[in-house]
Amino acid sequence: MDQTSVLSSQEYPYTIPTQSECIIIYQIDGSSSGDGSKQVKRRRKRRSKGSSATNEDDVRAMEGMFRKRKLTDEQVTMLEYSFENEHKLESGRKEKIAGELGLDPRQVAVWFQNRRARWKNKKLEEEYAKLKSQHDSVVLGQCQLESQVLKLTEQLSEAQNEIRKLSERLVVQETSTNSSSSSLSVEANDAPNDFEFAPTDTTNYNIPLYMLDNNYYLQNMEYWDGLYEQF
DNA sequence: TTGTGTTTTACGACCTCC
DNA sequence: GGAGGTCGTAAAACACAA
Repeated sequence: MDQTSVLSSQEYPYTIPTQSECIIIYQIDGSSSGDGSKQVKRRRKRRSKGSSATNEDDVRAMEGMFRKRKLTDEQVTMLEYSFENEHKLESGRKEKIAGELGLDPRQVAVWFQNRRARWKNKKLEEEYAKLKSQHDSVVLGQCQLESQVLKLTEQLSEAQNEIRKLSERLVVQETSTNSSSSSLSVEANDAPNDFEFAPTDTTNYNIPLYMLDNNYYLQNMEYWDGLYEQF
């Protein structure tokens, strides 16, 4: 037998082993169980060639069980090589490979089925790892952005406080310099402690003020925002 | 040596295609 | 309806730590 004919010499450089030490016995169950010839054909027993009838394997085979036979390294290597070329297994190719590897065509078919399943699992794992990596990088970016938002929020809060303080001083200065007689009946005793001059008249400026704890405040920041933009 | 986890081989059930 | 596919699973074979 041409030992490289299964996969062609250019496809596979190794020597294909001769007939396996294992013989496969097909014990086709001809009884009509109603599950079709395919199912019937699958009922088969296998035993090792070198084992005797007293061997435990054979005893179990006699009992309708079989021992799984691990494929040789050479067989697996060649099946792998064949699988690399084509994942699907049409009938003619299966028979050819089986014949040259000394395997049951059913074994070749099963091997390809299992190999496809392993290949699919591997692909899924790779895809999962890839997606997980992308997800992790997105999460990291999100954390960085959230941290940045936090810092900017703090800066904004500080800036608003600063603006508020400046606005208070400005109001006090403007009201004290433009009016010596207050129409806003604010007593000197009501002046904020930390201001040099208490506001005496806001009518000319239409400044929305309120007093709390002896301090005058802008009622909202909108006034200051507009004033600030004028600068 | 043995218990345990993983891999490999094999099968049944079910599905699709021709 | 048959052939060959996937999917889930059983069980043998194997690897390895304790």
